[in-house]
Amino acid sequence: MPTRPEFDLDPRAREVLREIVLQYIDSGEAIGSRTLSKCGKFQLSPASLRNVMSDLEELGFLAQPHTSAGRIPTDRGYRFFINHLMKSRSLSTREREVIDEEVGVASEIDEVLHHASSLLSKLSDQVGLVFMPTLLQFAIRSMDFIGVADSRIMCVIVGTNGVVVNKVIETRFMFTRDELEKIGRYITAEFAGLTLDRIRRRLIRMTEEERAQHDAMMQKTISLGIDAVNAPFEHELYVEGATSILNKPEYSDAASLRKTFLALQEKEKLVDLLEMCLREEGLQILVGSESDFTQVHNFSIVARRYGSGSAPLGMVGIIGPMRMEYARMAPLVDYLSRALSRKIEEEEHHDHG
Amino acid sequence: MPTRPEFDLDPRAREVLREIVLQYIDSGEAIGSRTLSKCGKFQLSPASLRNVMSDLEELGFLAQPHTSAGRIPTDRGYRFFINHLMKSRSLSTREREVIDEEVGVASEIDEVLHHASSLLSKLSDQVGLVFMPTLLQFAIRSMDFIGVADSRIMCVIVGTNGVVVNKVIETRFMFTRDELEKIGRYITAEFAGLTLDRIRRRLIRMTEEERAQHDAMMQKTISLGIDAVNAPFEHELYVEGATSILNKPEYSDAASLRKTFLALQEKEKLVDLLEMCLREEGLQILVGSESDFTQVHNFSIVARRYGSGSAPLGMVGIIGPMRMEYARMAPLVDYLSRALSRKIEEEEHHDHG
DNA sequence: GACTGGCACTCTCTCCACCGGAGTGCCAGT
DNA sequence: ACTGGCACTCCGGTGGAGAGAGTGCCAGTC
Repeated sequence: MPTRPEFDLDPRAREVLREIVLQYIDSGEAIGSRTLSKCGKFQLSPASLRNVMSDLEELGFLAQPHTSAGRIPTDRGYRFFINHLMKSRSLSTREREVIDEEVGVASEIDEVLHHASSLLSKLSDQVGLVFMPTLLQFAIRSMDFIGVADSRIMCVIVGTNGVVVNKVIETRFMFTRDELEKIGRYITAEFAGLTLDRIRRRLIRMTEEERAQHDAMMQKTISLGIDAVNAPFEHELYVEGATSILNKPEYSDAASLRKTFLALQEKEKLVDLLEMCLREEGLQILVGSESDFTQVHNFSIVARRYGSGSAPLGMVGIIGPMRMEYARMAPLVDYLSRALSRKIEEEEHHDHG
Repeated sequence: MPTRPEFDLDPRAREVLREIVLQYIDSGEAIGSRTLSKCGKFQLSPASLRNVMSDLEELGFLAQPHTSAGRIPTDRGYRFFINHLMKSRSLSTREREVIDEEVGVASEIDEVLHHASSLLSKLSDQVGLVFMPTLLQFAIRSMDFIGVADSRIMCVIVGTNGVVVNKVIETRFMFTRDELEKIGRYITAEFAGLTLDRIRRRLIRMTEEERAQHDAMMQKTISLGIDAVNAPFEHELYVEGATSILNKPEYSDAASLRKTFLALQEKEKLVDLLEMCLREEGLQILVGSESDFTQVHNFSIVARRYGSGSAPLGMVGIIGPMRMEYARMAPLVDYLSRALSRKIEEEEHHDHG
C-alpha cells in the first residue's frame, strides 16, 4: 500500500468519486449505485459501481450515513476532489460585471470592504466574510487629530493604500485646536510613508531623547502620537448573509440552525482562523476537519488574501456547509479578491504619482 | 352596548384576563379553564370560568387556536393588559447596575449606542434595537475637514451632545491642508451651536450674497460646507441579538424562523416604524396588529425615545414575539433610555460650562 | 479476471389508524 | 349565580405495515 494512495486511484475510481461529489453537491442526498449507473456516464452496472464505491469507502473518500443509504463524500473526499478533480467554472459575465461595478464605483475602499461581504454573500448564497486585521505594517499617508471633548481626541489615519481609519483616544493632556493641527502636520510630515509599527518605535525612541530637553510641545506631540499608534484599532470582521444558511438542507432543523447561528456569532474564533490563513498566499480552501472551527460545525471556508502583493490587508471569503459548489465559489472569491487588490494598488500608485 | 367596552369589564373578568395573559406569557401554551381554576386565584369552578372566558372571547380579548384548545390573548387582549392590568416589575439591582456601568463607563456616546442594542438584547433576551436617525436638528460643537485623497474630504462633526459623526465627501475643488484647517476653523467659529439645518440654510443664503464678490476662498468654504451638510448621514439602525429568537417556541419551526430572520433583515421597514415612533414621547408599546410590520410577523415592539428633552436623538427598544414579558421589558427599555438621555444631557451641560 | 444479475437483508420514511388527554359547550340541578 | 356532568372535538403521540432505496455477497458469464 503506497503512502499517498490518492495519487494512484485508477481513472475509473477518480471519475466515480468526481461524479458522486458533483451529484451530492447538487442534490444533498446520499448517492447510491443505481442512481450513479443511471446517470449515463458509466457503462457499468450498479453492482460494479458498488465495488468501486466500496473501495473508495475503504480509502476514506466516501462514507455511509447508515447501513443502507447511498454514499456521501468525506472531508478527505472533498479534499481530493478540490485538489485533483474539480474543474472551476468560470464566472458568468453578470457576476463579473456586478463585482467590477461594486468595486469600481465606490470611492472609499472602506466602503467597498463594507459592502464586499454582503455582495459575496448574495453572489455565492453563502455567508460572506471580510476580515481586516489590525495591521501594524500599515504605511500611512497622513495622520490628523480632532478634539472631540476636553481629553478625547479623534485620530484619523489615512493609509498609503487609501484606507481611512479613525479612533477616539483618551489623553492625559489637554489640547487646543491649534496644537492639534500643529501636531498633525508635524507627524504627517515626519512619518508619512512609514508603517505604524515603525512610527511607534521611533516615537518611543524620541521619548527618551526628549526627556532632557523639557520641550513641552514636543512632549505633548510624542505622547499623543504614541497614544494614537497604540490605540487598539480593532480587527474588523464582517459576517454577512447569515440568513443564507436558512435555505440549506443540512441546517434545516431548528437545532442545527441554532448551533450554526451561534457559531457564526463567535467572531473571535473566526478571526483566529482568518488570521492564520492570512499568512498563506493564493486561494485557500478549508474543508471540515481541516481546522477546529470548521470541523465542529461542518463548515468549509473559501478565502483569499487581498491587498497589495507586498502587504496583504486582509481576507475575503465565504463560509458555508461542506457541501458547497467549490467549483463556483473558488473563482468567485478569487475574482473579488483580485479586484480589491487591484483597486488598492491603483490607490497606492495614484499616491506616488 | 357601550362604545368602549373595555372600560366596563367587571373586576372578575379583568382578573381572569390578567391571569390568562400572565400564564400564557409564562408558558406559551393556551390556557384552559381547568388550569385556571387550579391556580388558586379564583374560587370558581372550571365551568364558571368557561363562561367568563367565553365572554372575553366574544369581546375580542381572547381567541382559541382550535376548537378544543385553551385560550390565548389576542392583540386586543394584550393591549388591554398593557393599558390597564399590567404591574411593571421593577428592575433588579443587577440589571440596574449593568446598565449604569455600561452607560457610565464608556467615554463616547457613539460607543454606548453601539453597545446598547446588544446590552438590551442580553438583558431582555429579545432582539435589541437602537436607531439613530439623520438629524438635521443636530446642533454642532465643531466641524473639521481632513483630506483623504485629492477630491475626497473626510468631514468630522461633533455635536453639542457629544455625538461624533464622520463622513467622506466628494468635492469639486482641490484643497490643501492649510485651506482645510482654515475652513474648519471658520465654520466652527461661525456656526457652533447651530443645527445642521440652520447651517445649511445660512450657507445657501451666503452663496447668493458672495457670488458677486469673487472671493475664491470664501466660495470654496461655502461649497465644502454645503457638501458636508448635505452629505447623507445615514440612518443608523443596530439590530442585535437576532439569535435570541432561536429559543422562542413561537419560532421553533424552520419556516417561521426563516421568515422572522428575513423580516429583521429588512431594515427600511424598521426604520420607517421607528421614525414614526420618534414623534411620540414616553415609552411606547406596539402590539401585533398595531402596525403593518408588527402585524405581519406577530412582533411586538417596546421602545422609547432618548436624547435631551428638547431634541430627541433616536430610539432604543426591543422587538420580539407578541408573547413577551411586557412587565419586565417596559421598565428595562425605560431605564436604559433614561440613562442614555441623562448621559447626553450631562455632555451638553459640560459643553456649556 | 472483470463484470453482471439476482437475492436476501437492512434501514429509513411515510402513511394511517388508534387512543388518551385536554378542553369546550350546553344543560340540568342546587 | 354557580356547579357537576356529559357528549363532543381536536391535537399529539405511538406503533405497525409497507414501500423504497441501497447494500453485500454469490454464482454465473464473457
